[in-house]
Amino acid sequence: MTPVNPEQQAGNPIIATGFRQEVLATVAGIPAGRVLAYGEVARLSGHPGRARQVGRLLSTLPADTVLPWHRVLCADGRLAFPADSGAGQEQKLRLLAEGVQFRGQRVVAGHFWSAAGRRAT
DNA sequence: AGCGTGACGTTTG
DNA sequence: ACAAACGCCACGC
Repeated sequence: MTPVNPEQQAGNPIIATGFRQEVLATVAGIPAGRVLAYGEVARLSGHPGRARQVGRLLSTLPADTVLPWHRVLCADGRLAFPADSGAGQEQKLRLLAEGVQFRGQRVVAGHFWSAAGRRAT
C-alpha cells in the first residue's frame, strides 16, 4: 500500500501543519475593516518573530487569491509598499472601501485587530 | 542541498 | 523623525 503520512496515521486532529497553512488561515480570519501587523499574524499563527516570513509568503500569493492580504500591514501602521506603487495604491483603496481610516500614510491605530480578546477602542 | 532574496520588527544612535 | 544593524528563515532557483 502507499505509505501514509505519520501525522494522519496517528489521527492527529490538526487540520494542517506548517508555516504556510497556519499563516494563511490566520490571514483568512481577519474581519473586514480590521487590520493586523505582519508580526501579529505570525504570533497568532504560532510563529512569533517570523514577521518577515509572513511577508515573504504573502508575496507568493497568486493574483486571484481570495485571501484578504490587504488587511496585513507594518506594525507602525504604514503599508509595506511605497505609497505610489501599484500594489500600495490597491491596498489602500481596498482598506478605504472597508472603512479603514488613514492619518497621512498610517492606518489609524484603532483599526488594529486582536483575536486574543483585546479589541480596538 | 545550498544560497540569495525579502509585502518585517526591534534596538540603538 | 530618520537611518543603520541585526535577527528571523520560507521560498524559489
